[in-house]
Amino acid sequence: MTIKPAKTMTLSDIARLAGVSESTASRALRDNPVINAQTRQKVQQIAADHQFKVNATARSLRTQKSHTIAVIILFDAKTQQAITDPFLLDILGVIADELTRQGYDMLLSTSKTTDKDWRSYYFDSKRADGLIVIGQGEHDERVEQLSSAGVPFVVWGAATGTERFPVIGSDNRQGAQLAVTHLLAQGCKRIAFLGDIRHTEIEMRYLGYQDALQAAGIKPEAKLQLNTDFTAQAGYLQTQQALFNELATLDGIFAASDAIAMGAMKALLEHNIKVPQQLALVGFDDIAMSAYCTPSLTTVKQDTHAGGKLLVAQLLSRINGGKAASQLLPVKLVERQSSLRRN
Amino acid sequence: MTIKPAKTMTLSDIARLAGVSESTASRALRDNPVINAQTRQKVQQIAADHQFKVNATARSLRTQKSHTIAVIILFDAKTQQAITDPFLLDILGVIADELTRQGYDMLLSTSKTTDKDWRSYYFDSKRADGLIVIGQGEHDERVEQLSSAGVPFVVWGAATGTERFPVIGSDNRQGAQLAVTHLLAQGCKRIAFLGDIRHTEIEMRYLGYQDALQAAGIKPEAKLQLNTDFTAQAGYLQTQQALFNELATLDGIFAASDAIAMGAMKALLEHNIKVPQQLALVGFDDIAMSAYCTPSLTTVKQDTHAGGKLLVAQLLSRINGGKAASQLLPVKLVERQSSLRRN
DNA sequence: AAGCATATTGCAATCGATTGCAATATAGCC
DNA sequence: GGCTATATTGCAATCGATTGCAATATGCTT
Repeated sequence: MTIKPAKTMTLSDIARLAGVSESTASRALRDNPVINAQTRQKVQQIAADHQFKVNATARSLRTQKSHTIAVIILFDAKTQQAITDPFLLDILGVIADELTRQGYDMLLSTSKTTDKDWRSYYFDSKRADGLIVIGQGEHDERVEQLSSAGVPFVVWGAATGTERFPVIGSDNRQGAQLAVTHLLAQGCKRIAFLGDIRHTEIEMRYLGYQDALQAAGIKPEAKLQLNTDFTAQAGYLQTQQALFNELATLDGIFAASDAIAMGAMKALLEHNIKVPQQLALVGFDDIAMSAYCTPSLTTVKQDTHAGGKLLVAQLLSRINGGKAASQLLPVKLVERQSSLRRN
Repeated sequence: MTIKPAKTMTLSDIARLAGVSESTASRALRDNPVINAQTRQKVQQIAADHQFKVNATARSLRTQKSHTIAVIILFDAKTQQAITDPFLLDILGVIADELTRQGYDMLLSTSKTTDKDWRSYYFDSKRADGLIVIGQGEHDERVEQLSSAGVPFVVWGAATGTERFPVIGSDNRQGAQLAVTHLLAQGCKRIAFLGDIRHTEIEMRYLGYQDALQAAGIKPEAKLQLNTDFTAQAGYLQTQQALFNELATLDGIFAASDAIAMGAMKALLEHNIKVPQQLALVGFDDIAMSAYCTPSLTTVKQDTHAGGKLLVAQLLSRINGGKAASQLLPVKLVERQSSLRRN
């Protein structure tokens, strides 16, 4: 009875080589103390010598656990924000690495093409033990269904404290307040808000914008809030538009993302508006490029590292019988050239 | 005999509801013509009514196919290029969507944390049917091992025509030639190359740089090739350095990526060097931000859409018994402000 | 040596879908 | 009706790892 050379080794082969049963080999590989230490060591050594890996599908079928987490990037169908925003690549990398460290595989898909029924596709068919949704879009029905189904999932988005499912995200309101307070401190009197408030995250940022203005005794003007998609192009076009309207007295812009801010900056520079002397600009995200555009962009930094780790921790806690709670992450204003006027 | 309400439905439940055996239900669900059309329709309707999904782990175990493709982002351990480069997010999205359309799930991991033995981890343990590696790094041993193992995989990188495994990537040499020829046409006489030629992709770009110079009767100077990591920061620092050295007579820069180019641009502008009048600049990638920095960046556009689809098509061909071949994708020069001098 | 408590191991069943092959049903022809 | 060819269906085995529980081994005490 030789090992079949062209076939992948199974636990059965390892057991035979070790002179034990498959059940003992299985327990030994998993370091189960029920098995004698010597036997454990022997089986583990043989497995290592043969670079043996347990058949993951067989294990999953038996244990009813896939040890896989699905990550879905939630598309705003109208724009391509989710897929082009460098911020997302950061957080995705952290999640992938953290899941690997915790012994999980990560499935990735976008809401653009994935099956409509996430519960059925991922949970009922045992593809994943849990779900991480990146983004909230405009109150997506699919996320609501997950909540109703009671399956384990967490969302990266705007934690408002009112959701019926765990949302983890930066303190958008606080970040916006910091940004606008900073612009006011630089002497700005009339500040526009570029961002689509139909998204909860952006809505929170707008609240923070209003908070800062009101704290300074300034009444927020509705006409200064300009719905802007999440692209540099949208920022560029919207700023062009604003410069042609009665908004010509603007001296500050708070953009809801760095991409929007960069587009806005381009439009300003094309009109020979000196940034920040004539018009100061702040973005949100602190993407890698923000430090390297000219002028460098003042922005609100989100801690993607902490965010990614927390998403994973909360989800695994939930999967392992614990709780998963919404949580707000602190933000930080990063001051750069685009807003720093001479004092 | 009622359906257990708290348990996920199995094929067995569907079969009972349809009044057929599990084997017939299975074949009917898969639309096997061996089963009578009426029976097929009946089973499929019942399954749809119950939003039934086959247990993927059971199916995988029986069929020996996971219908899952693993994508590994290959890190250059020294830099964070792979994970921060917006170009990669583009291609990742295309791969994810295309795999979903072909009925496959996509696993994502980074070479930073994933198991060292990809054959064993992904193939032997039946986690994936195939592998897509994004990036080649510096002749990674893990990729060589995959090749020796004869498992199905494809690589996004620099197709040189000499590899023993399928590599798909843009025509780097041609792209660089286009870029440098353009700079020469703008009147540049002395052009630096910013990029790390220890990476095959960048090496090919350097060859194209040399091709263009030689075609113009200019002898390439080794000192004008400056190894630069894939970050805007590295581009910035390296350009600062170059400006302090005997390279002060530079009038052109070809950067091996847009990120590097943007960092270089920042350094130039900080030294009040007018771009492109005094020094013209071209990057590579055409990331979303390239059109929106100031001045907008001339760059070589890689077709990430075609690339992603081709990676998937070639890999699935291989998995289904066909062949997977290396292929070069065409590139295109996108002329913008950073290199266009007045004529 | 016998009895008891504990350690160690192995048998057999299970997970849920799929598929080879035999059994049965159906249709058509003589 | 009998025979043949084809269509349809179901039984039983399989995939490979895990685990409950019974069987066996070991160690200690009397």
